[in-house]
Amino acid sequence: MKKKTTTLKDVALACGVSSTAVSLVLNHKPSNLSEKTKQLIHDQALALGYRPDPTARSLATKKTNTIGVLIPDISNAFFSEAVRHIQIELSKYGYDMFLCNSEEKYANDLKYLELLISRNVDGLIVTMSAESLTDNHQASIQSMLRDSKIPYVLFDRFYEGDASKVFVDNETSGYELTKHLIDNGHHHIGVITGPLVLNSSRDRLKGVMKALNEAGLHINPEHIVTGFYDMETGRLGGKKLLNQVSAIFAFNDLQAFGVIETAKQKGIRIPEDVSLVGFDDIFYSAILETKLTTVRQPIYEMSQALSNLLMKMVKDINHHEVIRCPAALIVRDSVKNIKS
Amino acid sequence: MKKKTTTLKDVALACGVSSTAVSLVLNHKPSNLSEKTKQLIHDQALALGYRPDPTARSLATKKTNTIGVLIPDISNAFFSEAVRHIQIELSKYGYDMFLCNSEEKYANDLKYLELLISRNVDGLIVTMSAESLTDNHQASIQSMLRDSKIPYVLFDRFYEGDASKVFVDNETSGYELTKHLIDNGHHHIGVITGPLVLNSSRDRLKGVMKALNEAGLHINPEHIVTGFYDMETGRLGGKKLLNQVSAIFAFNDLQAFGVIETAKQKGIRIPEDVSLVGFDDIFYSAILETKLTTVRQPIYEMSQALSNLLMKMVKDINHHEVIRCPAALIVRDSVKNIKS
DNA sequence: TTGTACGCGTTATCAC
DNA sequence: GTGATAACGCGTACAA
Repeated sequence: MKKKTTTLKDVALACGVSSTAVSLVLNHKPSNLSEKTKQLIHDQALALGYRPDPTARSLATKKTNTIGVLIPDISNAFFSEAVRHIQIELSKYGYDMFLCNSEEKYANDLKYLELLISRNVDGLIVTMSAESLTDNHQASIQSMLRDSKIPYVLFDRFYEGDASKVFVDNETSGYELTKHLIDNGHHHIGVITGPLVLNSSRDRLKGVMKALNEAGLHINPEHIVTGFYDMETGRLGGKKLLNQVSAIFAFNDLQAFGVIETAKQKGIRIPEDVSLVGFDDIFYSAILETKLTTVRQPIYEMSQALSNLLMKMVKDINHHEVIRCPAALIVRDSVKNIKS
Repeated sequence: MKKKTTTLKDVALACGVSSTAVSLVLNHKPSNLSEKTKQLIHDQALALGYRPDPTARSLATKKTNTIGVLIPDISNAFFSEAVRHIQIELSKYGYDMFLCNSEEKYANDLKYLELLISRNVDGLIVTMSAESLTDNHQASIQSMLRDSKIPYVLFDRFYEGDASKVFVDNETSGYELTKHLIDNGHHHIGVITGPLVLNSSRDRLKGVMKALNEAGLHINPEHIVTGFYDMETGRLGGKKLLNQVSAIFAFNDLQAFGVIETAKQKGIRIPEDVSLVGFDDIFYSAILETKLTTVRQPIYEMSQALSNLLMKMVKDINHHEVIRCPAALIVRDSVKNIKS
């Protein structure tokens, strides 16, 4: 009833060679052993069911074959989908994933980052909580990451600086969505944003402004309502904006849902009375009564880029890259052409 | 520019004591050192920023402080929510989580289980893919788990046998939901199930039958449509069942959405023309046009039970437990009382 | 009571 | 070219 773990020495003994030889052969390192011996070693290793102990290997190599992933909320569909792809990609490289949730809390970012670093992960994929992107918190996270000497790439949200990052082209998408509204004759546009500490919200807003400027249009500052990326903010935005504008640009689909709910309560129809666009293209947006026009983030491509980039950085600590991914405009039924 | 890792010896040296002493003190093991020395050690450890190397510790203790979590699909809201809570709970015990997705594939179950086991995780939380619960695959997974000698607990889905498991009381919930329908005057009920290899579907069906029997009712076998836990199955079920029955019990909310879509296409109103209940209470069910009556799985409680149980098993390999969690009936607007 | 020495399983260094 | 041997950093039995 003993734990019968076959060790390197066992294989060496069975083959009548040194354990060094076994190690070299099994790791496919250049060695000057006869083909015959090599084969013998492989055979014996297989026969004995030898499995290198990853712990011992880590101790010797200083590599854990593990990537730490820190995100704000795994129950958010965007992140769960991303995590899914990241895990699949990483496993192709032989890496496992430690997953942590910050619950959008700065304190948790700190705690889990600390944990992952002390675990000696080989790399880090980080989406900070909104809290951590605040001026007074940013620096500590940033220095923690830098001081760890562990390669890391920022995902989706980031601070200014030269860190590697992967994110969607929020500005262009914001521009395109707004232009789509304008092209459909909408001159009075309301906007519901997320937290402006997030680059995603800031950049989307930049895109909105750019499109407006190009068309010689202006936005009433009161028609920009700022909040969080949730339904409640959408409800609030709806209350302020409905009956004031001909089209609403919600910075994510969840907010758009809130607008829809409020509109229904007020007896305002979409898109007959007011047009609406969202951002993210989450599952439910496509099965809504009036399907939502929105933007789809290329989650799979981003996850792949993320993993590839990190793997490069693991190999070459000096590698550095900033990847901006284009998103796709998904035109559905929530915008009405009011031209003429 | 060297890697400056403070080691146990460094602390010992700084304190002028043996590394044994430091090890004992820092691990809060009983030792007969003077309080003063203990304090000194703690102070020096802090001052030097000493962090025990988890890898070296693992090699010595044969414990990795890591739990492997294998689930079929992290992008499924039920599982992502569960994973979120599991991670939080485990971190309270000082454990990290390796997360793997089988994508509902037997081959991946095998691959990732192998991986997690070879990683020497201290425990395993497993939700098998539907494929793996098939008669010809079940045994290999089961023996793999058993042979690993690693404590594991099955979550949500399971095979017959005496493994530890945590799952929702599907039969009772199926019974309650059906009784709710019957109490509202529905005698012609249609059912849309998931794969019958899953205990969840089998048990829900049992509950349905029990409620029907008690009421002296019968179900037309043609009114039981079997498929997967997805929208498409709901659409199919809708096509077969609508206009045939007065109420439909979809075995999950996603299927219910499919029914709703089909009903809308056919101009059939819910609940005026047909009543509908689902299962799971996913986020969207509460923001639907007509909010769905369904059952809420106690995800948080289950995740907590899961983690607690596994921790017990890690401490005592002989510990064994089967936990069936009661779910809550969520009555909303999708069932019409047609009595009288 | 304190400290020494060895084991954990692997990789890597260096004499031969 | 090959094979002892020393790390890697921590825990622990055992000797002093």
